[in-house]
Amino acid sequence: MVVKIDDVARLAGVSKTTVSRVLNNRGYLSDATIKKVHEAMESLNYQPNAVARQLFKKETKLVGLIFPTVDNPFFGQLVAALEKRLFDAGFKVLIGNSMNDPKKEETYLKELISNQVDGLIVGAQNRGIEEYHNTNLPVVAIDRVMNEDIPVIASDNYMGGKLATELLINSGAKNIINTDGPVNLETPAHRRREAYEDVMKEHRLVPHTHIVDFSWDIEKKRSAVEEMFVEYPEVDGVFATNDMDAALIWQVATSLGCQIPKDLKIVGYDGANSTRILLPELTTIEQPVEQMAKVAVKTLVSRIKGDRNIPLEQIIPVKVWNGKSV
Amino acid sequence: MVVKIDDVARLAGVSKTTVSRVLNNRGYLSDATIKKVHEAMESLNYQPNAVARQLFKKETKLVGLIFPTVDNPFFGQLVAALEKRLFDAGFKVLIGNSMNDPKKEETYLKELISNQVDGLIVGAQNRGIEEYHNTNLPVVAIDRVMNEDIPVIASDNYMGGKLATELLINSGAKNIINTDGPVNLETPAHRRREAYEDVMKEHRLVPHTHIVDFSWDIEKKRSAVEEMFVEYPEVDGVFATNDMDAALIWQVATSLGCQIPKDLKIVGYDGANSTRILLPELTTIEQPVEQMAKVAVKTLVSRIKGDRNIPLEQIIPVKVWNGKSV
DNA sequence: GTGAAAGCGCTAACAA
DNA sequence: TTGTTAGCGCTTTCAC
Repeated sequence: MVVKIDDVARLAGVSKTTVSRVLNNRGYLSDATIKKVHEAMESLNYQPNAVARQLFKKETKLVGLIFPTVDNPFFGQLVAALEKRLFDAGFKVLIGNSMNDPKKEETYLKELISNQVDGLIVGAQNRGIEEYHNTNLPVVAIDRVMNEDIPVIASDNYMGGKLATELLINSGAKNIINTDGPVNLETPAHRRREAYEDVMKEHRLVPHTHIVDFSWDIEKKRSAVEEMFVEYPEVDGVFATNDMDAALIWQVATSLGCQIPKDLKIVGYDGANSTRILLPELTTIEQPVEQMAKVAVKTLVSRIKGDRNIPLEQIIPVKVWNGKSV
Repeated sequence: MVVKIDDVARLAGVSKTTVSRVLNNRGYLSDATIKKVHEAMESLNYQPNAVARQLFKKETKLVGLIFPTVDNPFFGQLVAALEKRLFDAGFKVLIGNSMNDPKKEETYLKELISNQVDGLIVGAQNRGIEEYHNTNLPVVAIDRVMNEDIPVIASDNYMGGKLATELLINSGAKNIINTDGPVNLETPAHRRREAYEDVMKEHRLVPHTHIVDFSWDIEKKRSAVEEMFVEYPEVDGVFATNDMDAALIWQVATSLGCQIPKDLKIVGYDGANSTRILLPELTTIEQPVEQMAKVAVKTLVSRIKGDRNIPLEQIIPVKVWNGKSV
């Protein structure tokens, strides 16, 4: 049998109210009582039932995280960073990998709400899910536009796109392709592409975007990349919207006899921890993951505390990771 | 105000028992009632409170995952795979990144128990935490020995170590170093080293293990690797106990003017999805992550259902990923 | 300083 | 086929 507050009370010879008081240390308690109760808890190895407490308090100290998948260097690092900050702030993490499946995202959303999470941090791909609106649950979005009153934390995507494109142009590339997901997703990440197009035009170069969807499996992505080289044989520079795509492009290019960076220059985006260890040669735009996590958690916690005076958009500067691919 | 079962009952003109019945569809219900209740739920946008249900049922449909960190290709993929299988089995995931901190692991363990998780899947580094023993909570360990009655799922570490070492020897390496974490951790992963030592001795070669602790930060690891090359200047082969270490060794070797695989042959371990995309040239032993996740979840679910007839050790075969580093 | 009692939102005997 | 009632383990008001 699991030991509960009554058992402790009985053993300590007090009422359960008193045990609850020492548990939460509030109200007047004599030192003797406190000691007795602590001893009883020790000897019974008592662990309070958080669920019962949650039901009463209407507060779970649980935060839901909805992201595409932690099987990705960027999201893995981001989720780890969020988890760390949330832990320090006293929250546990319920995770939902949406796998870019709107159905799964919606299910998760409903279940997390049903589980009474105190807040949500969302970086999944799919907008337009009704539940995000029909709730006054505190929500923070990372690099996603959810709706008008949900605060967004993002890296400086425009600056990142600009830096990447300039890096390519300055190293002599002229026929530069950008890879990106489909535009129908309204994400701040598309500002990378906007910047790319602006910079290209500034330099009187023609921008081309080739679609590589984040949710495709590896083989589908690989053929999209192969297609890209067929469609644009004159390509001498690529700005990939994430490092996994960049790595794939690198591989395909190499298999086609291209030398990097002599024949083809590549700049990626994300610069996650494990990417920088596994493929440090890739020049990339490093997202400030730790900083984003810090700001996201801070923002969410303020919202949970009832602060209504929260900036709707917080943009965090990026920096360049100098590899050897430009 | 949040809508609860009473509100639905009132609107539908029935008792809350009836609403509860249609919610869980059990017992006899007339079609008319079912319809009325569903309509009331719809129009009020009712979401049942899972916490209240959990308190009553003493079942949360929550599983805790305790792993070092999802900011790592292997653990990221493993956690994603576990989450997927658990979701399909009707469980949500509470995550705890122990960061190899025994204190944090213990705190998580206590809080997950307090949150009444139905089960635990553990792949953290630290054994000897008392709570794992003082509980009859269903627990499954991945690649870790917890205690005598906790089932362990592991890849075939011995075979992996054997394959790796043979790969190096067959490609002509003679002075082969193995990197591993400290031995004081009693993990099945050390069988990789045992196999390495056995195979080396079989070939009348001298085994040497160089310690690279998983929990060190990247700079500390890097200097450990640099030290390795100083200590063993004649090294011509390395069997690294994980791919991140292998990548680091590759980098340091290259910076020292070594050519891979001509001057130095490297075999890693793990072969996670993102590693194979970012660094496909690395020859490595691929852990059957999906399979391990599948078996782990299946085992946990049987335990949760009360099955006591569970194999204590389940070993899953590995395979070689042929890169270009041997 | 401490305890009795009510109630958080739900489910399940038991009755009807 | 449906409703009444008790209770899951905890916290908190109110009384003493």
